[in-house]
Amino acid sequence: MSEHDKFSTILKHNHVSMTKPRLAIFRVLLDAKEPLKNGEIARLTPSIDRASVYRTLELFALLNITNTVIRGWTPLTELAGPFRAHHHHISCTECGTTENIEDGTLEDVLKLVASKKGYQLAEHSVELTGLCSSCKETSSRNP
Amino acid sequence: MSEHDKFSTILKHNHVSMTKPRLAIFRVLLDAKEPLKNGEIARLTPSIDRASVYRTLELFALLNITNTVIRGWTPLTELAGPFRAHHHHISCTECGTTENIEDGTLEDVLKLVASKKGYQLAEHSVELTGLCSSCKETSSRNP
DNA sequence: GCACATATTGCGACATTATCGCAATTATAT
DNA sequence: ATATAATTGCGATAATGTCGCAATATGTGC
Repeated sequence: MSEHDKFSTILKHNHVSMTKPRLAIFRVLLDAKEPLKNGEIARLTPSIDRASVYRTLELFALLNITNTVIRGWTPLTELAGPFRAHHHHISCTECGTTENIEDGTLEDVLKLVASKKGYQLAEHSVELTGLCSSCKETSSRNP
Repeated sequence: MSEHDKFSTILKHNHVSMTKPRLAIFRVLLDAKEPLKNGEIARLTPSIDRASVYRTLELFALLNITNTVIRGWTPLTELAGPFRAHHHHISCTECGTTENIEDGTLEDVLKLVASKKGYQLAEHSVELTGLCSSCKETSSRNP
């Protein structure tokens, strides 16, 4: 089942129609390798009115088509789980480098934590910050 | 060591000065039981110029005095780890209820994951969404 | 394929949030 | 107490997000 089909299935299932603007915005998200700021998404779809872009983004979030991640200071939007391999981030407090985390254990723990609270896990966002190894060395040399 | 002292220590350590506005904003964050929108913080400190509030919040984020969490759609700011018991959130995709998660295992796993990547963990944010138990029942009754 | 009921869009106006340069002020170190 | 450098407030402006409503596109039943 293609990403596109998953998308249209979700819309149909929720009784909302598949329109050109929605598809265009979905495509932008699909093409993006990185999470995007809402403003950037609007800029990448100049033919679509800003108000519609925001309404669409709000809808996508509601339907769990997208989820929002924090990178440092700004909130970013990316396609959610079913549409892309989900990975988490860790960034260095010193140099700002950001790396992906792929860790099956982590996913399992999250599922467990959710079910302990009686929840059936849908989405999850994990953002870590810390001192990366090279900065750790540097700072121990120049204390 | 009081919260206030921790705060001034961090500032001193980073060669930035302790000023009235910064202290006021810190106090607002300290009093807040819940994470706040940046705009609310500005509203709670009317004597301080908006621009300064934003500059301060940016500084706080940079120094890891605060961290940013996503609640649904909006980014919220709260004091970071050293200043308050850190807890994570899980919210229901259906009814929007948000609960705190306190789970020692989770913290341990995060520390482990970070160190696997060579990082020394500083801050972490975990936001989960899922179907809560009562909504699960409701939806299975009305499919 | 057509017409209809309804969801969705675009538009324009507006509210809120965020950023910038610069002069005035305030904090720290001496 | 004074000098120096950091920080603030101010004013202007950009960017972001929201609202109501008329125009338009969408999915459904015929």
